[in-house]
Amino acid sequence: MRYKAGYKEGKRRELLSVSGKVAKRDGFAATGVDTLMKAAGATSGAFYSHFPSKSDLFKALIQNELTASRTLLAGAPEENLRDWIAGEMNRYLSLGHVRHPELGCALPSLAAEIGRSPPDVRRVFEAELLETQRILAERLGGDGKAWALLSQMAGAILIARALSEETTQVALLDACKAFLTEALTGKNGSPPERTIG
Amino acid sequence: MRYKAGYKEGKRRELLSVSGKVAKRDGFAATGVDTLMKAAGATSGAFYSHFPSKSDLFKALIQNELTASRTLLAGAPEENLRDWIAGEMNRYLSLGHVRHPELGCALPSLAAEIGRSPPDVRRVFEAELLETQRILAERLGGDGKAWALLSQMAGAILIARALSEETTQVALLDACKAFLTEALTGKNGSPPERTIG
DNA sequence: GTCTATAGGCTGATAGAC
DNA sequence: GTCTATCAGCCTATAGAC
Repeated sequence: MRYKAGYKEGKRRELLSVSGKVAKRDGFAATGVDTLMKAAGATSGAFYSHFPSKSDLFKALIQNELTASRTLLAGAPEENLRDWIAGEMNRYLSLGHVRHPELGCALPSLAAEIGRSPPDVRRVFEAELLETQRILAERLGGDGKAWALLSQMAGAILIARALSEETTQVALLDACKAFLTEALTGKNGSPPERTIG
Repeated sequence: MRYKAGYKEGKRRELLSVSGKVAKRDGFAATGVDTLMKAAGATSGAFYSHFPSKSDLFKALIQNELTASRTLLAGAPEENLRDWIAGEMNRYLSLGHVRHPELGCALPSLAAEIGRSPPDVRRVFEAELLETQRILAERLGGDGKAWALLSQMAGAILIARALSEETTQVALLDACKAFLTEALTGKNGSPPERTIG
Protein backbone atom coordinates (compact mmCIF):
# COMPACT_ATOMS: atom_id res chain seq x y z
CA MET A 1 0.00 0.00 0.00
CA ARG A 2 1.20 3.52 -0.76
CA TYR A 3 0.10 4.85 2.64
CA LYS A 4 1.31 3.57 6.01
CA ALA A 5 -0.95 1.42 8.14
CA GLY A 6 -2.69 3.65 10.68
CA TYR A 7 -2.37 6.67 8.41
CA LYS A 8 -6.07 6.85 7.73
CA GLU A 9 -6.95 6.64 11.39
CA GLY A 10 -4.58 9.47 12.24
CA LYS A 11 -5.85 11.60 9.38
CA ARG A 12 -9.42 11.00 10.51
CA ARG A 13 -8.52 12.17 13.98
CA GLU A 14 -6.93 15.29 12.54
CA LEU A 15 -10.01 15.98 10.42
CA LEU A 16 -12.21 15.66 13.50
CA SER A 17 -10.04 17.99 15.53
CA VAL A 18 -9.60 20.66 12.86
CA SER A 19 -13.17 20.67 11.62
CA GLY A 20 -14.38 20.76 15.21
CA LYS A 21 -12.46 23.98 15.75
CA VAL A 22 -13.75 25.59 12.56
CA ALA A 23 -17.33 24.46 13.19
CA LYS A 24 -17.32 25.87 16.72
CA ARG A 25 -15.99 29.18 15.43
CA ASP A 26 -18.03 29.67 12.25
CA GLY A 27 -20.93 27.24 12.64
CA PHE A 28 -21.17 23.77 11.16
CA ALA A 29 -23.85 24.31 8.51
CA ALA A 30 -22.31 27.64 7.52
CA THR A 31 -18.95 26.04 6.73
CA GLY A 32 -18.54 24.08 3.52
CA VAL A 33 -16.79 20.75 3.23
CA ASP A 34 -14.13 22.34 1.06
CA THR A 35 -13.39 24.96 3.71
CA LEU A 36 -13.24 22.37 6.48
CA MET A 37 -10.82 20.28 4.44
CA LYS A 38 -8.68 23.21 3.43
CA ALA A 39 -8.17 23.94 7.14
CA ALA A 40 -6.84 20.38 7.44
CA GLY A 41 -4.66 20.72 4.35
CA ALA A 42 -6.73 18.69 1.92
CA THR A 43 -9.59 19.01 -0.57
CA SER A 44 -13.24 18.09 -0.54
CA GLY A 45 -12.66 15.01 -2.68
CA ALA A 46 -10.56 13.44 0.05
CA PHE A 47 -13.20 14.07 2.68
CA TYR A 48 -15.49 11.37 1.36
CA SER A 49 -12.94 8.62 1.84
CA HIS A 50 -13.19 9.34 5.58
CA PHE A 51 -16.87 10.10 6.07
CA PRO A 52 -19.90 9.01 4.03
CA SER A 53 -21.53 12.43 4.36
CA LYS A 54 -21.19 15.82 6.03
CA SER A 55 -23.86 14.81 8.53
CA ASP A 56 -21.76 11.81 9.61
CA LEU A 57 -18.88 14.16 10.23
CA PHE A 58 -21.18 16.19 12.46
CA LYS A 59 -22.01 13.14 14.57
CA ALA A 60 -18.36 12.13 14.92
CA LEU A 61 -17.40 15.71 15.69
CA ILE A 62 -20.02 16.04 18.44
CA GLN A 63 -18.81 12.83 20.03
CA ASN A 64 -15.19 13.97 19.80
CA GLU A 65 -15.87 17.44 21.24
CA LEU A 66 -18.06 16.32 24.13
CA THR A 67 -15.62 13.59 25.08
CA ALA A 68 -12.78 16.11 25.15
CA SER A 69 -14.81 18.54 27.29
CA ARG A 70 -15.74 15.73 29.66
CA THR A 71 -12.11 14.71 30.09
CA LEU A 72 -11.26 18.30 30.94
CA LEU A 73 -14.12 18.47 33.44
CA ALA A 74 -13.32 15.14 35.01
CA GLY A 75 -9.75 16.17 35.75
CA ALA A 76 -8.46 17.44 39.10
CA PRO A 77 -10.69 15.27 41.26
CA GLU A 78 -8.40 15.28 44.30
CA GLU A 79 -9.31 18.69 45.69
CA ASN A 80 -12.30 19.34 47.91
CA LEU A 81 -15.66 20.13 46.33
CA ARG A 82 -15.62 23.89 46.81
CA ASP A 83 -12.19 24.38 45.33
CA TRP A 84 -13.05 22.16 42.39
CA ILE A 85 -16.25 24.12 41.71
CA ALA A 86 -14.41 27.44 41.97
CA GLY A 87 -11.73 26.19 39.59
CA GLU A 88 -14.17 24.90 36.98
CA MET A 89 -16.16 28.11 37.18
CA ASN A 90 -13.11 30.28 36.57
CA ARG A 91 -12.07 28.08 33.69
CA TYR A 92 -15.42 27.87 31.92
CA LEU A 93 -16.86 31.31 32.70
CA SER A 94 -13.84 33.21 31.42
CA LEU A 95 -13.35 35.93 28.80
CA GLY A 96 -10.94 33.60 27.06
CA HIS A 97 -13.76 31.12 26.57
CA VAL A 98 -16.01 33.89 25.24
CA ARG A 99 -13.35 35.06 22.80
CA HIS A 100 -12.15 31.70 21.55
CA PRO A 101 -15.06 29.44 20.67
CA GLU A 102 -12.73 27.31 18.54
CA LEU A 103 -10.93 26.19 21.70
CA GLY A 104 -14.01 25.96 23.89
CA CYS A 105 -17.02 23.86 24.76
CA ALA A 106 -19.30 22.68 21.94
CA LEU A 107 -22.50 23.44 23.85
CA PRO A 108 -22.70 27.21 23.38
CA SER A 109 -21.37 26.97 19.82
CA LEU A 110 -23.25 24.05 18.35
CA ALA A 111 -26.24 23.11 20.51
CA ALA A 112 -28.69 25.23 18.50
CA GLU A 113 -27.61 23.50 15.29
CA ILE A 114 -27.82 20.11 16.96
CA GLY A 115 -31.37 20.92 18.03
CA ARG A 116 -32.26 21.48 14.36
CA SER A 117 -30.60 18.24 13.27
CA PRO A 118 -32.21 14.83 12.65
CA PRO A 119 -32.78 12.38 15.53
CA ASP A 120 -29.64 10.32 14.84
CA VAL A 121 -27.49 13.39 15.47
CA ARG A 122 -29.40 14.29 18.62
CA ARG A 123 -29.09 10.73 19.91
CA VAL A 124 -25.31 10.92 19.70
CA PHE A 125 -25.41 14.24 21.51
CA GLU A 126 -27.69 12.94 24.26
CA ALA A 127 -25.58 9.85 24.93
CA GLU A 128 -22.43 11.93 25.31
CA LEU A 129 -24.02 14.66 27.39
CA LEU A 130 -25.67 12.16 29.75
CA GLU A 131 -22.27 10.74 30.53
CA THR A 132 -20.97 14.19 31.42
CA GLN A 133 -24.07 14.91 33.47
CA ARG A 134 -23.58 11.64 35.35
CA ILE A 135 -20.04 12.56 36.37
CA LEU A 136 -21.11 16.06 37.38
CA ALA A 137 -24.03 14.71 39.41
CA GLU A 138 -21.72 12.39 41.29
CA ARG A 139 -19.41 15.21 42.27
CA LEU A 140 -22.12 17.69 43.13
CA GLY A 141 -24.28 15.18 44.94
CA GLY A 142 -27.44 15.52 42.85
CA ASP A 143 -28.74 15.02 39.32
CA GLY A 144 -30.59 18.30 39.31
CA LYS A 145 -27.57 20.37 40.28
CA ALA A 146 -25.68 18.92 37.33
CA TRP A 147 -28.37 19.93 34.82
CA ALA A 148 -28.64 23.39 36.33
CA LEU A 149 -24.89 23.93 36.26
CA LEU A 150 -24.57 22.75 32.66
CA SER A 151 -27.49 24.93 31.54
CA GLN A 152 -26.31 28.09 33.21
CA MET A 153 -22.69 27.76 32.14
CA ALA A 154 -23.56 27.07 28.50
CA GLY A 155 -26.18 29.83 28.50
CA ALA A 156 -23.75 32.33 29.98
CA ILE A 157 -21.15 31.78 27.25
CA LEU A 158 -23.85 31.70 24.58
CA ILE A 159 -25.22 35.09 25.62
CA ALA A 160 -21.86 36.67 26.41
CA ARG A 161 -20.65 35.97 22.87
CA ALA A 162 -23.69 37.71 21.43
CA LEU A 163 -23.02 40.84 23.47
CA SER A 164 -21.10 43.75 22.05
CA GLU A 165 -19.28 45.29 25.01
CA GLU A 166 -16.62 43.55 27.05
CA THR A 167 -17.77 45.25 30.24
CA THR A 168 -21.20 43.72 29.82
CA GLN A 169 -19.69 40.31 29.11
CA VAL A 170 -17.64 40.53 32.31
CA ALA A 171 -20.70 41.60 34.33
CA LEU A 172 -22.61 38.55 33.09
CA LEU A 173 -19.75 36.12 33.71
CA ASP A 174 -19.07 37.41 37.23
CA ALA A 175 -22.77 37.34 38.06
CA CYS A 176 -23.08 33.70 37.03
CA LYS A 177 -19.92 32.73 38.92
CA ALA A 178 -21.22 34.33 42.10
CA PHE A 179 -24.73 32.93 41.71
CA LEU A 180 -23.60 29.37 41.03
CA THR A 181 -20.95 29.39 43.71
CA GLU A 182 -23.47 30.45 46.34
CA ALA A 183 -26.19 28.09 45.13
CA LEU A 184 -23.88 25.08 44.98
CA THR A 185 -21.65 25.59 48.01
CA GLY A 186 -23.52 28.01 50.28
CA LYS A 187 -22.55 31.50 51.33
CA ASN A 188 -19.39 30.38 53.05
CA GLY A 189 -17.61 29.22 49.93
CA SER A 190 -14.42 30.99 48.98
CA PRO A 191 -15.44 33.72 46.53
CA PRO A 192 -14.72 33.15 42.82
CA GLU A 193 -12.09 35.24 41.10
CA ARG A 194 -13.18 38.35 39.31
CA THR A 195 -12.95 37.94 35.56
CA ILE A 196 -9.75 39.40 34.19
CA GLY A 197 -9.94 41.08 30.80
CA MET B 1 -50.13 55.84 -5.38
CA ARG B 2 -51.25 52.32 -6.21
CA TYR B 3 -50.78 51.12 -2.63
CA LYS B 4 -52.54 52.56 0.41
CA ALA B 5 -50.65 54.82 2.77
CA GLY B 6 -49.39 52.74 5.67
CA TYR B 7 -49.35 49.59 3.56
CA LYS B 8 -45.58 49.40 3.49
CA GLU B 9 -45.30 49.80 7.25
CA GLY B 10 -47.81 47.02 7.82
CA LYS B 11 -46.10 44.75 5.34
CA ARG B 12 -42.76 45.40 6.99
CA ARG B 13 -44.22 44.42 10.34
CA GLU B 14 -45.59 41.22 8.81
CA LEU B 15 -42.22 40.44 7.25
CA LEU B 16 -40.53 40.90 10.63
CA SER B 17 -43.02 38.66 12.39
CA VAL B 18 -43.05 35.88 9.81
CA SER B 19 -39.30 35.80 9.16
CA GLY B 20 -38.69 35.90 12.91
CA LYS B 21 -40.67 32.70 13.29
CA VAL B 22 -38.91 30.94 10.43
CA ALA B 23 -35.48 32.11 11.56
CA LYS B 24 -36.05 30.87 15.12
CA ARG B 25 -37.16 27.50 13.80
CA ASP B 26 -34.66 26.88 10.99
CA GLY B 27 -31.84 29.31 11.73
CA PHE B 28 -31.35 32.71 10.14
CA ALA B 29 -28.29 32.06 7.98
CA ALA B 30 -29.67 28.68 6.91
CA THR B 31 -32.84 30.23 5.53
CA GLY B 32 -32.73 32.03 2.19
CA VAL B 33 -34.40 35.36 1.48
CA ASP B 34 -36.68 33.66 -1.03
CA THR B 35 -37.85 31.15 1.59
CA LEU B 36 -38.42 33.86 4.17
CA MET B 37 -40.48 35.85 1.68
CA LYS B 38 -42.47 32.88 0.47
CA ALA B 39 -43.55 32.32 4.07
CA ALA B 40 -44.89 35.88 4.00
CA GLY B 41 -46.54 35.40 0.59
CA ALA B 42 -44.09 37.33 -1.55
CA THR B 43 -40.87 36.92 -3.54
CA SER B 44 -37.26 37.83 -2.94
CA GLY B 45 -37.45 40.81 -5.28
CA ALA B 46 -39.99 42.50 -3.00
CA PHE B 47 -37.80 41.99 0.04
CA TYR B 48 -35.29 44.63 -1.01
CA SER B 49 -37.90 47.38 -1.08
CA HIS B 50 -38.25 46.83 2.69
CA PHE B 51 -34.70 46.11 3.80
CA PRO B 52 -31.39 47.12 2.21
CA SER B 53 -29.85 43.72 2.96
CA LYS B 54 -30.46 40.42 4.72
CA SER B 55 -28.23 41.57 7.56
CA ASP B 56 -30.46 44.60 8.12
CA LEU B 57 -33.43 42.26 8.40
CA PHE B 58 -31.51 40.36 11.08
CA LYS B 59 -31.01 43.50 13.13
CA ALA B 60 -34.67 44.53 12.85
CA LEU B 61 -35.77 40.98 13.63
CA ILE B 62 -33.61 40.78 16.76
CA GLN B 63 -35.06 44.06 17.98
CA ASN B 64 -38.59 42.89 17.25
CA GLU B 65 -38.16 39.51 18.92
CA LEU B 66 -36.45 40.75 22.08
CA THR B 67 -38.99 43.52 22.51
CA ALA B 68 -41.83 41.00 22.26
CA SER B 69 -40.17 38.69 24.79
CA ARG B 70 -39.62 41.59 27.15
CA THR B 71 -43.27 42.62 26.96
CA LEU B 72 -44.25 39.06 27.84
CA LEU B 73 -41.83 39.02 30.75
CA ALA B 74 -42.85 42.43 32.04
CA GLY B 75 -46.50 41.40 32.27
CA ALA B 76 -48.28 40.26 35.42
CA PRO B 77 -46.40 42.50 37.84
CA GLU B 78 -49.16 42.61 40.44
CA GLU B 79 -48.47 39.28 42.11
CA ASN B 80 -45.89 38.76 44.81
CA LEU B 81 -42.33 37.94 43.81
CA ARG B 82 -42.43 34.20 44.46
CA ASP B 83 -45.61 33.64 42.46
CA TRP B 84 -44.28 35.72 39.60
CA ILE B 85 -41.02 33.75 39.53
CA ALA B 86 -42.88 30.45 39.63
CA GLY B 87 -45.15 31.57 36.82
CA GLU B 88 -42.34 32.75 34.56
CA MET B 89 -40.42 29.56 35.24
CA ASN B 90 -43.33 27.35 34.26
CA ARG B 91 -43.91 29.41 31.14
CA TYR B 92 -40.31 29.57 29.91
CA LEU B 93 -39.03 26.17 31.05
CA SER B 94 -41.82 24.18 29.41
CA LEU B 95 -41.89 21.35 26.88
CA GLY B 96 -43.99 23.60 24.66
CA HIS B 97 -41.12 26.06 24.51
CA VAL B 98 -38.71 23.24 23.69
CA ARG B 99 -40.95 21.95 20.91
CA HIS B 100 -41.92 25.24 19.34
CA PRO B 101 -38.91 27.47 18.81
CA GLU B 102 -40.87 29.49 16.25
CA LEU B 103 -43.14 30.77 19.02
CA GLY B 104 -40.44 31.09 21.66
CA CYS B 105 -37.60 33.24 22.89
CA ALA B 106 -34.90 34.30 20.42
CA LEU B 107 -32.04 33.65 22.84
CA PRO B 108 -31.79 29.84 22.59
CA SER B 109 -32.53 29.92 18.85
CA LEU B 110 -30.44 32.78 17.57
CA ALA B 111 -27.83 33.82 20.13
CA ALA B 112 -25.10 31.62 18.64
CA GLU B 113 -25.64 33.20 15.21
CA ILE B 114 -25.70 36.67 16.74
CA GLY B 115 -22.36 35.92 18.38
CA ARG B 116 -20.89 35.21 14.93
CA SER B 117 -22.35 38.39 13.44
CA PRO B 118 -20.65 41.76 12.92
CA PRO B 119 -20.53 44.35 15.74
CA ASP B 120 -23.51 46.36 14.48
CA VAL B 121 -25.75 43.31 14.90
CA ARG B 122 -24.38 42.59 18.36
CA ARG B 123 -24.86 46.20 19.41
CA VAL B 124 -28.57 45.97 18.60
CA PHE B 125 -28.77 42.74 20.58
CA GLU B 126 -26.94 44.17 23.58
CA ALA B 127 -29.12 47.29 23.76
CA GLU B 128 -32.30 45.21 23.73
CA LEU B 129 -31.07 42.58 26.17
CA LEU B 130 -29.80 45.19 28.64
CA GLU B 131 -33.28 46.65 28.82
CA THR B 132 -34.72 43.23 29.65
CA GLN B 133 -31.97 42.62 32.20
CA ARG B 134 -32.75 45.98 33.82
CA ILE B 135 -36.41 45.09 34.30
CA LEU B 136 -35.52 41.64 35.64
CA ALA B 137 -32.95 43.07 38.03
CA GLU B 138 -35.53 45.48 39.42
CA ARG B 139 -37.98 42.69 40.14
CA LEU B 140 -35.44 40.26 41.54
CA GLY B 141 -33.57 42.88 43.53
CA GLY B 142 -30.15 42.42 42.00
CA ASP B 143 -28.29 42.80 38.70
CA GLY B 144 -26.47 39.51 39.14
CA LYS B 145 -29.62 37.47 39.72
CA ALA B 146 -31.02 38.78 36.45
CA TRP B 147 -27.96 37.69 34.44
CA ALA B 148 -27.94 34.29 36.12
CA LEU B 149 -31.64 33.72 35.49
CA LEU B 150 -31.38 34.74 31.83
CA SER B 151 -28.34 32.53 31.29
CA GLN B 152 -29.76 29.44 32.90
CA MET B 153 -33.18 29.69 31.26
CA ALA B 154 -31.73 30.24 27.78
CA GLY B 155 -29.15 27.49 28.32
CA ALA B 156 -31.79 25.05 29.50
CA ILE B 157 -33.94 25.47 26.38
CA LEU B 158 -30.85 25.43 24.18
CA ILE B 159 -29.67 22.10 25.57
CA ALA B 160 -33.13 20.54 25.90
CA ARG B 161 -33.75 21.09 22.18
CA ALA B 162 -30.54 19.28 21.32
CA LEU B 163 -31.54 16.25 23.38
CA SER B 164 -33.21 13.26 21.82
CA GLU B 165 -35.48 11.84 24.53
CA GLU B 166 -38.42 13.67 26.02
CA THR B 167 -37.80 12.14 29.45
CA THR B 168 -34.33 13.66 29.48
CA GLN B 169 -35.70 17.02 28.39
CA VAL B 170 -38.23 16.94 31.23
CA ALA B 171 -35.54 15.99 33.75
CA LEU B 172 -33.44 18.97 32.70
CA LEU B 173 -36.36 21.43 32.74
CA ASP B 174 -37.58 20.30 36.16
CA ALA B 175 -34.07 20.41 37.57
CA CYS B 176 -33.59 24.02 36.42
CA LYS B 177 -36.99 25.05 37.75
CA ALA B 178 -36.21 23.60 41.17
CA PHE B 179 -32.69 24.99 41.25
CA LEU B 180 -33.67 28.52 40.25
CA THR B 181 -36.72 28.61 42.51
CA GLU B 182 -34.65 27.68 45.52
CA ALA B 183 -31.76 29.97 44.65
CA LEU B 184 -34.01 32.98 44.00
CA THR B 185 -36.68 32.59 46.68
CA GLY B 186 -35.18 30.29 49.33
CA LYS B 187 -36.28 26.84 50.34
CA ASN B 188 -39.69 28.00 51.54
CA GLY B 189 -40.97 29.03 48.14
CA SER B 190 -43.96 27.15 46.78
CA PRO B 191 -42.55 24.34 44.64
CA PRO B 192 -42.70 24.74 40.85
CA GLU B 193 -45.05 22.57 38.80
CA ARG B 194 -43.67 19.39 37.34
CA THR B 195 -43.33 19.63 33.59
CA ILE B 196 -46.28 18.01 31.84
CA GLY B 197 -45.62 16.18 28.61
C1' DG C 1 -44.48 47.76 -4.45
C1' DT C 2 -44.11 43.45 -6.54
C1' DC C 3 -43.05 40.54 -10.13
C1' DT C 4 -39.79 37.47 -13.23
C1' DA C 5 -35.28 36.77 -14.81
C1' DT C 6 -30.72 36.85 -14.07
C1' DA C 7 -25.85 37.31 -12.37
C1' DG C 8 -21.92 35.37 -9.82
C1' DG C 9 -20.68 32.59 -6.09
C1' DC C 10 -21.26 29.14 -2.89
C1' DT C 11 -22.87 24.36 -1.48
C1' DG C 12 -22.73 18.75 -1.02
C1' DA C 13 -21.47 15.13 -3.52
C1' DT C 14 -19.52 12.26 -7.48
C1' DA C 15 -16.16 10.55 -11.42
C1' DG C 16 -11.92 9.40 -13.01
C1' DA C 17 -6.72 10.15 -13.17
C1' DC C 18 -2.70 9.09 -10.47
C1' DG D 1 -5.89 8.10 -0.39
C1' DT D 2 -5.89 12.30 -2.68
C1' DC D 3 -6.28 15.07 -6.50
C1' DT D 4 -8.92 18.06 -10.20
C1' DA D 5 -13.06 18.74 -12.62
C1' DT D 6 -17.71 18.74 -12.58
C1' DC D 7 -22.84 18.50 -11.62
C1' DA D 8 -27.16 20.34 -9.93
C1' DG D 9 -28.93 23.23 -6.59
C1' DC D 10 -29.00 26.90 -3.49
C1' DC D 11 -27.55 31.58 -2.00
C1' DT D 12 -27.69 37.24 -1.97
C1' DA D 13 -28.58 40.85 -4.69
C1' DT D 14 -29.88 43.49 -8.91
C1' DA D 15 -32.47 44.97 -13.46
C1' DG D 16 -36.36 46.00 -15.81
C1' DA D 17 -41.47 45.18 -16.84
C1' DC D 18 -45.89 46.33 -14.89
